[in-house]
Amino acid sequence: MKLQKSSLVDIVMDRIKAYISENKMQPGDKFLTEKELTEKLNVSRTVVREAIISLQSVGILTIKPGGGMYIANAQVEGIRNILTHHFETYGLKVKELLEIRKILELGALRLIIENNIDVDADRLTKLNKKYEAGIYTDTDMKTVDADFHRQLIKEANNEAFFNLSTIINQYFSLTNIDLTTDEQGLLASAKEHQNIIEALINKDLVTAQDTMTTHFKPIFMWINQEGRND
Amino acid sequence: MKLQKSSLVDIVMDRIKAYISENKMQPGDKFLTEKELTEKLNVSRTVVREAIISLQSVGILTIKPGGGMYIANAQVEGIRNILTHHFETYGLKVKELLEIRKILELGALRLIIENNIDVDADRLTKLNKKYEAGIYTDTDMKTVDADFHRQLIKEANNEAFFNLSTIINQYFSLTNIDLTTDEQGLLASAKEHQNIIEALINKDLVTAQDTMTTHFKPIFMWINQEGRND
DNA sequence: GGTTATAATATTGTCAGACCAATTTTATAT
DNA sequence: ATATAAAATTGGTCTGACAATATTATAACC
Repeated sequence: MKLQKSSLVDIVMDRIKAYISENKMQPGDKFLTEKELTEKLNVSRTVVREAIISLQSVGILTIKPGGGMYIANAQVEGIRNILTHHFETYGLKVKELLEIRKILELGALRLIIENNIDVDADRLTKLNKKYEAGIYTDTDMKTVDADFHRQLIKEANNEAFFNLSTIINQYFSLTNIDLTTDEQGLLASAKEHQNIIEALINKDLVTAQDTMTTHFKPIFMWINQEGRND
Repeated sequence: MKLQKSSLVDIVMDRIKAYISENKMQPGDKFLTEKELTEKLNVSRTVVREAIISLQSVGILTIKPGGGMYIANAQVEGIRNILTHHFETYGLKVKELLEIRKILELGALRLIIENNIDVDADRLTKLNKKYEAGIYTDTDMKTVDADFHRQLIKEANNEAFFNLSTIINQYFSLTNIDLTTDEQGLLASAKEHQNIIEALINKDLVTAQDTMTTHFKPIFMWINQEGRND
């Protein structure tokens, strides 16, 4: 365990974070000004600025030029930026990510059923109808499909889980997976969507997960077939 | 969608990230110096410094005072810091996190079996033996248990998944869940560990997942019983 | 020649002051 | 009371300086 002497900037960052915690500041709240921070912390404006800009880049503060600083409300954004860079630099194994997505979606189904949650079947069905209709019109199928799955995960009623899935999906959207399936494949997907809804209504975990597994199968085949590893 | 005018610092951050990507720099590689960056990008040292310190805080660069800058190797650290702050400020629903952990571990089991992976049973058994031995000695059971589960997830052979789980577990370790179970409960856990190993060897997904579900049951009960929601 | 101690250099850390740009607040006029 | 203009506040960028630390070059020694 290496504990190198912390720089002033690090100390100031910690103190600012502590201040936010201690005062229970909420997203959107107005924060102190640079001047107030320099006086309160007894450091130069340079140090304060390097600290607050770092805090902005990790999604803790929002800086409005001329208008002060505020507690940021999008905690997800900072993480997304990190993942995005990591993806662009080191590449990303699409298969690994796809496996994670599958795990999360299967997990959502399990949560819903094990916690005996009554899903909003109407809403899910409506989203799937949109998906169906999109097959015959000029629609971005990727988006309507994502909407359905997003709602599915939301039904699990676990905010942290939902946020995690959101990040993964955004990360996933960076990869250029081309899912231009034929009409038949898309219709099959729509049917699978509907079957999943019904399985959830019937609290039938096995059927729900099996159907979801089937739903994922084509894209896994696509990946394996062309030997895409990154 | 608000796209505010990017500050110079943001631009410089992007250009630095792009430089890292384009040159395919790897963790540990020596990066440019502040001086080189100011000359190459034609901005003041102030801007460069605010940019690189931000990049350090998100875990992309490592700055060694007096010794230059390097490509960071701990991609997880930046995310962990964000989550830690989020936890300290907004609290965290233990139950939600626990559900995520369960989902991930069940997912690991599925990955191992569906991908027909032969787990390193010896290694897992050895870790579990350590767990067993720890019951009767002065050992931090939390750590030895974590070691076992960590290895389990590693066996799934999905690096992105492993990293994700690591983050969740570190986040999880922030909560003070006290699992001081009695000797009988710990012995049962050890037995469950062993049963999971055997189920993996036999490629029996249902048994593996059922056992894991049982393994999680006590802690879920502990949470529900005392009505802990945060 | 190789090793070690020392000095010189390079690099990051912090500070101070200045000026610009954007925003907010205050004063003024209608 | 409202609209406009002026002033003050606040963040954005630049320059120059010096300190602290790490690296490199040099000198001395065996």
